[in-house]
Amino acid sequence: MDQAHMDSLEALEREMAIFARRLEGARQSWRKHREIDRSAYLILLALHEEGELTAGQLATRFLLDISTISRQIAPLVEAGWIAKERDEDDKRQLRLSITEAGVEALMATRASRLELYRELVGDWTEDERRTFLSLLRRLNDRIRARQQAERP
Amino acid sequence: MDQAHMDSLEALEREMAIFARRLEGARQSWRKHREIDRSAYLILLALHEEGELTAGQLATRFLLDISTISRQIAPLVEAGWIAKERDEDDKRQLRLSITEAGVEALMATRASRLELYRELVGDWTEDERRTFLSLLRRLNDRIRARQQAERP
DNA sequence: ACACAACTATTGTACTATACAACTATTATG
DNA sequence: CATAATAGTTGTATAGTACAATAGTTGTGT
Repeated sequence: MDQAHMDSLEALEREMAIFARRLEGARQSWRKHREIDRSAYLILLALHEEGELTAGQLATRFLLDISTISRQIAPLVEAGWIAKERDEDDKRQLRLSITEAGVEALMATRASRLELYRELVGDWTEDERRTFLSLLRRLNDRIRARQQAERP
Repeated sequence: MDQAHMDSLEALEREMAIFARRLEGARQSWRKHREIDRSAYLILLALHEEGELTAGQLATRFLLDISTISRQIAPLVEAGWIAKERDEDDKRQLRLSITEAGVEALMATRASRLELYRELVGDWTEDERRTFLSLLRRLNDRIRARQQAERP
């Protein structure tokens, strides 16, 4: 089980398990620094880029149960970062949109996250970052497709 | 905010947020398939490779609170996958070691995880996998160093 | 040698993220 | 129009984590 003799699949499998653990650590420290959490960040980002979305559309986009989205939305509405109105044409649906304050919160968190990534990969070459990014995207897409297939 | 014009840092920052979300999804689906969870996997792996370790050593290794390790260990002892003895020289400490059954459970999970990674990156070129692995390792080490600095 | 400090692990409590199930309100369909 | 489907909310459960309080053990200074 010597690292030098592991094939790339085995090594990757292990490194990913470690990475997953690191990400949970990051979440904890994130919370301590009172930044908005990842789910809020992704929701605000989606609303900022796409405009109005319903809770169901967010759930589909993130492959989350709508009940989870419903709970993630609540504090964002409370904080005044997203506006929540019923759709007039179909009164079951919500029309969620980001507010001015929401955009500000998003930008602040974005800046802080960028700062973090500057610390983590700022000294990589541009080529290394691009390579890693493109492979990570492929992996993300694969995992997404797999999870989508699992929960139809 | 057009993807083609984002610099690599911004794009990476976002892709990582998405990736973190995917990993949580993976954890859920993992649980459904009744595999052992990541923490158990990493603990068994560590004991398998290092031999006897104490709870504190595991906590240090994973940058987790010892109370968390204590709780993660309990079901593994219960399942008969790890043996737990008090150290005779220092009776405060535990001597944790993997059992035969533990090795079997570890190998089964390892095989199943390898299968998953084969699905995810099996069609990448060997070079792509190695490149991704080596960059991921660098990132992991960086994040680890950062987390270590935060909680001394 | 003994009191007190330091250390290792466990247990109590709390919080986040998540899913599933039960429910409400609304819309679509046979 | 009655029933089925859909969107969202709320109740309940579970995992993973941290921090605080505690118990038992070991180390240290006078």
